[in-house]
Amino acid sequence: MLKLSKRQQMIMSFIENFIEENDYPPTIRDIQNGCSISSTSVVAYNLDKLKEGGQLNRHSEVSRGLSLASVGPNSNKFKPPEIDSVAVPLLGTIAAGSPFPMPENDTWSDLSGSELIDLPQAIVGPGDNVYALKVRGESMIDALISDGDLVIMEQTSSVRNGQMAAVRIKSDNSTTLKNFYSEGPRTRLEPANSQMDAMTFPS
Amino acid sequence: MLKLSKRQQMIMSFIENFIEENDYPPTIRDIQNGCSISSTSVVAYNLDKLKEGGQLNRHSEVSRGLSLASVGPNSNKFKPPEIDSVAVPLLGTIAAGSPFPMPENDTWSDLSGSELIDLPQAIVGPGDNVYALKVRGESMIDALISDGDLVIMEQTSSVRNGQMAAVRIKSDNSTTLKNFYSEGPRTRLEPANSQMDAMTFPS
DNA sequence: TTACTTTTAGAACATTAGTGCGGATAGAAT
DNA sequence: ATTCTATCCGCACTAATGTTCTAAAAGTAA
Repeated sequence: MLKLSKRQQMIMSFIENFIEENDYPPTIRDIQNGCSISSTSVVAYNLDKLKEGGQLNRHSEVSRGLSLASVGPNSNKFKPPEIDSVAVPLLGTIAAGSPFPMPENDTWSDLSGSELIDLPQAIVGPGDNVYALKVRGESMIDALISDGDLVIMEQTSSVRNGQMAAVRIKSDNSTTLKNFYSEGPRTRLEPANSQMDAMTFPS
Repeated sequence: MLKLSKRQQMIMSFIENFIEENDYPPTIRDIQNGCSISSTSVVAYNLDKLKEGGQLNRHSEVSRGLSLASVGPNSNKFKPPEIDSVAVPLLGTIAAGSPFPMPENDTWSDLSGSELIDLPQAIVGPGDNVYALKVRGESMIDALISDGDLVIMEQTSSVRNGQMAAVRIKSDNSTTLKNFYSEGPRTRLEPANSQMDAMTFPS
């Protein structure tokens, strides 16, 4: 089963090419001519061998009843790539523009009862506390985040300087997506939009 | 050609299913039985019609010489998606970390003699003066730009506030990728990396 | 070599499977 | 109704195509 004779290899690749060109399998005589074999019986003989070896499917008494056994790692059949998808909760919208009151809970810790969206593992990353928000507003347009975009966020306990973060301003109960800078005594929120000003708050 | 009779539709879907199951096309008599048609000649008749209409490829005198005409918008055959690719010059590397002397020309206006890379139109966008740079350093790690990444840049005459830009500092002949803020009399370059400080310059 | 298995040849044979033709039906247009 | 065109039926015909049998050639192992 493991070793194919020269002739059997030739037959296999001939069948493959034939199907590629015609969209239907060859007859025994097609193979005979294509591989310069002197007798149809020789073709039939090798076809049976290939069938025993599992390389080929064959249906008796059926003209052109051949098909490549497209199984195993040698398959050249198209397979859609497998994507590891991860379900991520879509917790609502976030205002990236002017502060916008969020009709959400006090925090986003309640991850239940929300819509789930499937995202590729490669996008979500290894994080655990990951969730998605739909952006409203153009505040971050210069960071290539536009109205309607979906941002994938990871809940962390600390925000590093310059990192983009969802920041909640308690005074007016709004949440925005800004670049976060802690400058000694103050905290600055910098929108990536030339038409908007930064905001500073006392720490 | 536009309208298929009920029978022709049935024949089409039968052929499709048959090939799906057997990996080879049906005979006229297979179709006859599968579609409860009383005569082979009726099948042949409709097959010819379908061929004229372009739905089907048929090879005379060839048993099972059928194949679905996988052309046009109705094709269910896999086609690799066509991507409009645009050639973009890769002009070298850019230091996104500590200022790093660039062995480049005084400006990047010389777009000739550089390596070209193909990028999807969707990524490059409609811009004209577009080029690519390979990032060195981790300065923008918090903006998801890491060492070795390729940044696609568009040459513009103006930089908006908060926008990411390649900034050239003449005093030490280095170029870096930073967030650009013009604050009245000063210009501040903000790295998106919590371990680095901002730089300010007089305008 | 001898004996045994695998592969090849050639050719007749048996089905499978496409084609063609006279005629029946069914609508549609006149 | 009449005529015309598009379909459908059955059946016979024949080319296309798989199968089988006998025998020879080519390897293989003792």
